[in-house]
Amino acid sequence: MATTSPAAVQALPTRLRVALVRMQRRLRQEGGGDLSPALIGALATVDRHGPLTPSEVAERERVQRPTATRFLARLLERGLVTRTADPGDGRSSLIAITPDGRALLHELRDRKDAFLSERLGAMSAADHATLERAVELLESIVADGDQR
Amino acid sequence: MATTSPAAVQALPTRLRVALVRMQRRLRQEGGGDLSPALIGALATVDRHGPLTPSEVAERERVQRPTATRFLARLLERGLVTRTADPGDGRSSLIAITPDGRALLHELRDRKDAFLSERLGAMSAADHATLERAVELLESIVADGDQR
DNA sequence: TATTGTTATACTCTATAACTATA
DNA sequence: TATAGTTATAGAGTATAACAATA
Repeated sequence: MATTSPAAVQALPTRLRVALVRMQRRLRQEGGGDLSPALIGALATVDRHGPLTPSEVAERERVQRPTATRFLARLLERGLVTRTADPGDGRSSLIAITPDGRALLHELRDRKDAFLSERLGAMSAADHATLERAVELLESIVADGDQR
Repeated sequence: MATTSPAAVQALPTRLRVALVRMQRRLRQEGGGDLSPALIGALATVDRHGPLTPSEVAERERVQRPTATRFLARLLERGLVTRTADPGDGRSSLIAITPDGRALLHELRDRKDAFLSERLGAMSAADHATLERAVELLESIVADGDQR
């Protein structure tokens, strides 16, 4: 692995930021199936962390509650999640993924994410490892500084 | 560097996408100074590639022309760029960065990008190198499949 | 007629503030 | 009164379609 010069480190924040913005745009243009990235994220969270209240979805996705409300409304519309009364708290409800939701997620993971999968498929194993690690680093950056 | 299993590679597109969405949110929340990431990108492009027509800004930033129009209007408002008539084409104009614009960009690069710089600063040189390389990979993904 | 740029319109993502129902 | 959730409102980012000016 190449040594990183001080100048490069200094430029990294800006470069990372710009790369992220461009990548997002690109992903939006290519589409990732029928679901927007934000909705995919919310759906994946519901899938991974079992039935969740809307507030818990908001916390995990690190968005405000009204934003979660909106995401959930759309996932519900499409039959990708269900909402049932929370037996312990009449104000709340529990959101769970449906078979359709799970199927869509797996579809995305397996083949539907055509654009990204293709590009990634054309890369070396070393590049995959780099991106894996980069994803971990990004996640740690996001998670850090948010004491919960 | 750890070996990447086939399953991990398969999950990579989704994980990357989700990580990107979360990172973007985080960056937006932290703010990157007074300028949004999209405007920083446009300003950096004008800085790097000299006087550009609005169409050229759109191409380089990979956004549609109306979007570029909007970005430029805001950069102009803030005095970060100037617009002068294009001597060769009466329909067009040339956008150039101002000293204020350049100063703001340097500020961002040097110290203002507090959140990212801090997190990055806490990482090892190896992690920096990983992110450097990841940025390159992302840029290549974005640039790829766009024959210009 | 083709191209550059702008305006009109619309949709997504996201936030804050205000409101409703329940605790 | 405090909390969970929703609704109302607003602003950024972005796109497509329609339009004006110039080539």
